[in-house]
Amino acid sequence: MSETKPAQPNANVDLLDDQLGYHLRRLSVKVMADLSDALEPQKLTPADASILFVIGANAGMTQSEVGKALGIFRANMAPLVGRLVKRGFIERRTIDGRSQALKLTAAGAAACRQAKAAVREHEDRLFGSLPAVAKRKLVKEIRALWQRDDVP
Amino acid sequence: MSETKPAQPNANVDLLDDQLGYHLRRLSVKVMADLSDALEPQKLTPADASILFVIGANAGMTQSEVGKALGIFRANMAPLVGRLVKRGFIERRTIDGRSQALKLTAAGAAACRQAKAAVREHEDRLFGSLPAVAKRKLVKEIRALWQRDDVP
DNA sequence: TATTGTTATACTCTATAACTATA
DNA sequence: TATAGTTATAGAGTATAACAATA
Repeated sequence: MSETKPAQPNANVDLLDDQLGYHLRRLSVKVMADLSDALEPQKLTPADASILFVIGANAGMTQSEVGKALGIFRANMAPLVGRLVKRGFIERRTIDGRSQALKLTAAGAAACRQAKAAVREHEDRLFGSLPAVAKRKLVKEIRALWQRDDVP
Repeated sequence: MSETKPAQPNANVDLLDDQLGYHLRRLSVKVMADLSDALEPQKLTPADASILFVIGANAGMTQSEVGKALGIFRANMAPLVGRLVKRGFIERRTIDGRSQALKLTAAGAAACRQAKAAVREHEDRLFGSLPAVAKRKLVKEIRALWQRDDVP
């Protein structure tokens, strides 16, 4: 038997309903699922796409720097970047014996552009109903909450 | 070598910085990590705790109903509930040949109370700096975004 | 036929430890 | 000693398919 998506809540989730963390999680899951679908035609995961975006905007960054910018551990960057190199989207240039600068190839730049279009469409599909001002305010609030370093 | 948490972004993440979905994801990851730590003393995962909360507030719900309320697939509920039954936190009562009503045992109710205290403390640690009014507004906005059913 | 619970399986993402080699 | 990249490994969460038992 196949199964449809878990339905809307029709039950009392008690204390959870007042929890910002709970609702952030539920929304984030929905957003990531839609984003995965949006990138599926390109066979890119959300992590793949975010790496292309960062390298595209910062040619010459090292793998570690890209990981830091995105909150991805060094150990997890290795296979992600490795796949993108193997697919011909990223080129490595040796800086010194241990560091390598990353940049997009022509194919990578094209994939990056296409992914950006898909992401914009996805973002608009999910959040297009929000007035631009309200969305910018939300972005600012959410960003401030995760970028604070006073709470680990 | 051990490794510390990926640092704050100091690089241009380009289009990502305007994306609500990106910031929701970053914040959600941070929140879930802190919540996991908060529940670790009880050896409960966030999913475990959410199940205890829902059953605690809705004694007699079936496993499927709990899953629907939380957005957890039936197939994934089985091992989650199974573990909580094995630990003596949940009791099953047969409704008919295929459904079973769930309720908390005394130990489960105690664990639920303790988890609620941990969750409140965690939520306050992360979001306590927000004025109550602002937090309620955020909760309302985020909840509305994921509960909409006009966009899959 | 549809529903409940289950098992098996797969993939993404996050995370830690440990290794190599370079600096 | 510290850093960059890598490998191996683990765990949580999400997801699909398929099965048995039951309604």
